[in-house]
Amino acid sequence: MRLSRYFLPVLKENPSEAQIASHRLMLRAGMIKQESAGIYAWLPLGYKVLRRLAQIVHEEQERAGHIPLLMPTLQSADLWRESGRYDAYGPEMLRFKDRHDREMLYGPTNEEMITDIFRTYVSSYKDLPVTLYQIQWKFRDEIRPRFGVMRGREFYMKDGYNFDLTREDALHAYNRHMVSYLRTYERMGLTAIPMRADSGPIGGDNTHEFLVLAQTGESEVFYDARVPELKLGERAVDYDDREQVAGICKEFTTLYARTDETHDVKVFEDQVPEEHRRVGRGIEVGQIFYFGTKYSEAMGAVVTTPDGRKVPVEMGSHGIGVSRLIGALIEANHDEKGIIWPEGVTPFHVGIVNLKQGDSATDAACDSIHAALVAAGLDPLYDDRDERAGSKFATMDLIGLPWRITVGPRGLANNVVELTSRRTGKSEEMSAAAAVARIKEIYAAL
RNA sequence: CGGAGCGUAGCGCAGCCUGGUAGCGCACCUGCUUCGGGAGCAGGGGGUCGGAGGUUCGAAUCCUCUCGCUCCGACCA
Repeated sequence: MRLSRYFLPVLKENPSEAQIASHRLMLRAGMIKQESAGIYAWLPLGYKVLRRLAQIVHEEQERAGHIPLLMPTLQSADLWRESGRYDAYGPEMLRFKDRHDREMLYGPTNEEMITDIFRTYVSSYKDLPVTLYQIQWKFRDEIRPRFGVMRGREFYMKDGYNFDLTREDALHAYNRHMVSYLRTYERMGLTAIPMRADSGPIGGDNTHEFLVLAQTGESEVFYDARVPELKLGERAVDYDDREQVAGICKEFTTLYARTDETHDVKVFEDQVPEEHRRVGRGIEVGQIFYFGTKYSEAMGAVVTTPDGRKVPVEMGSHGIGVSRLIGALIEANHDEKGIIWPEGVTPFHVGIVNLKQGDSATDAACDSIHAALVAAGLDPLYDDRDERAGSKFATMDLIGLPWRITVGPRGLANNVVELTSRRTGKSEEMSAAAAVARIKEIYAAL
């Protein structure tokens, strides 16, 4: 992509409404524009990251055997009356009437609707297990939205629902979600720690939240310093292997890690050696629940068992806050100059800075680097504007592409360009071909 | 919803207290110079001062109402 043809409205000055780094940087980098309190337009650069995160979530969910579908954002109040949540859910549920005076709502979550879909089509144990998920916009009319997309009213979320015959099956689904989530966050370059949590309005007795450690997190967290060191890494996971999946969950949830909601000072001090005790803040980026038959009983989602009985299905629901993840990613990856994207989620793989636009040699070198990267299946952003070097560097630093290839007449005289890491700031001179090869290598490893 | 603030050009702000026909920086347009870390000079365009009502000869400025946004708190993925 040539920057001169792209739409990237970067701001030189800090918008006054932004209080935290991620919000400020997303506005300055031209990723989002606020349209109402807690409601944002996703500008091209932000939308690119959002789609990238959604893609990773999709890949990891499908890898775990979960099946994507898409439900409407608008729901009928009747469904919610069946579960009893129409009244139980507070004013953060946005309610309205259509022209026929029918009561509607903008979905804050979809347990009722998915249960309705399930009960319409499934009546035999033979069709179980099944886990369905979607990535869709949700709305919660927060009293006080803040921190940009981290605490918006409208948000993009992956929500998945498992339907199983037995509690054991449902707990396997729970474990499968935990592992697939760990893998998802790792691919995004994040360390998200599963912590025992409260179930809140969804209900249920088995639940973990996934927290990304960050100064600006909304929750206080207490954990064993060895937990953030745990990595799934490259190990092969067979999601049908219950023992393996359960083993991984145990590995990640045995050491102490809790939010302030469930924190127990006594247990913390008993279980965690003093030198490993940590208190910090975290951003919640996902939560998994096992809640059994809460909805299936209320809504008549039953299946016939092999011996002819009818039993309500065992369920759980599992969410990843996709839009909020962008805020969490930036909170965890930025410096005073701007964002620093992990390679796994960057909107463009590499930036190309032409230091002397209009100079035939640098123009030609940039064109050929750009073409070579595109031919390799990569997505470079070529700053071909007639701007001064300083301005181009500042823009690249702000939008945070992990790699930058700088092309100027001075280097070209020696047949070299400069490859710079955004994270370390370190530069290396090499031939254009070598720089392209290096970028290919970096992304091939992902 | 309780408390506190803010709405003046695309962005950041001054002007308001003490009414007199709207200003600064950045951005934008033109020209010249400059050109490896957000350039310099010169010229230029752009605002019914959030909206409605009122007071006044005269309102960005004073009064009333209203809408929007931000911050602190309770609430939340």
